[in-house]
Amino acid sequence: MLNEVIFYSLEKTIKRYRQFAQAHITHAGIDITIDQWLVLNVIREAPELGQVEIGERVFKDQASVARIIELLVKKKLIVREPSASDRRKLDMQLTEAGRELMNVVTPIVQNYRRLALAGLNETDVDQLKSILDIIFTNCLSTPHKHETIHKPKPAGQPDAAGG
Amino acid sequence: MLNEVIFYSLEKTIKRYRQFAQAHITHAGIDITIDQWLVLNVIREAPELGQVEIGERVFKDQASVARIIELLVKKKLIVREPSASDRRKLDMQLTEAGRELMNVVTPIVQNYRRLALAGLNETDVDQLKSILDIIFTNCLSTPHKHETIHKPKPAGQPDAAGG
DNA sequence: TTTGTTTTTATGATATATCATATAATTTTG
DNA sequence: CAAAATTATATGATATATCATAAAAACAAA
Repeated sequence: MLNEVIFYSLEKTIKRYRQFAQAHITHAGIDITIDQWLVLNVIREAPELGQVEIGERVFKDQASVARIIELLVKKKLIVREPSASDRRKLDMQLTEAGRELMNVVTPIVQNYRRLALAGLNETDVDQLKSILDIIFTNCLSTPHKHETIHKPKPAGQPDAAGG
Repeated sequence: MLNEVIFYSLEKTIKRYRQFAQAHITHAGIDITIDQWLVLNVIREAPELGQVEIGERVFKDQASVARIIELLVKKKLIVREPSASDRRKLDMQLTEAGRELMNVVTPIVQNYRRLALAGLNETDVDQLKSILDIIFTNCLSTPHKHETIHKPKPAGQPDAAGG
């Protein structure tokens, strides 16, 4: 029954894809995670962005971005220095190692993305995107009262089904 | 061009869907994560399964399942006792609280799944599933030599691009 | 039966996600 | 300008993911 649910297919596919992607990076002897690469890529393209804005581009929250940036600094792929214009910020910049790593990883990423889409034409991908966008939009709404079958317990005894 | 973005759409959609799902559970005043609920559901349907098999059903590895099970025990949603047939195993069983929680959460899950698919007909969902299955299958292969632009470092000094 | 392999669970280390909060700096208000 | 609100980053706590490995039990092979 669970297997029939489309959301299981979604989870299954995205998890497999992540493993596939990471395997290609690791197989090439490169010591970086996909997530780190994503953030590094944004920093390269738009070094002026703050952590919140970086997060918006890679669908991560600010806290996750902060920790990934820390790792990028530890790995000497970027350097940070206090921003002159806003002392809360730290200006970031790819090191030579960071730029070289981008040069190595980018074609690998293009390659495994191509492999993952083998057998699909542009129409397929277009349809996939359309359907995903609909689901995404549906999931923007917040839960309403009338959608709730069981109310939160009113601090009294739990109802018949309550747990 | 779209191809480069489609995986972003996938990530974006699945992350939004997870937040949407968790929001509905939390909004109903229920203190459980989606992942915990998924594992609890499998235990209810097939209490004889081991952690590896549970993981296969919810796309998690054994270590993740082990830790989620620990939390379910701490939350008194399941009980464990040594198995008579195989002393490496622990027989699991939902507590009364666990069964009650399933009764409360199941309709909520059905509801938010329905909401997430609003505006999509059966054909759309079938197409989505077909395309995801193709991507999943593509991602089953392991990286090959000839797909590798840069070889792993031969234990000497890092190459020009290394890092 | 003894030895070696496999299976099952537990756990350490690290990375990421989420929520909440702390701290410092900037901006807005009065 | 001083107080209040906002913004940017850091970090603590908890949950999950992944990889590796340990420990115990079961199983297979000799």
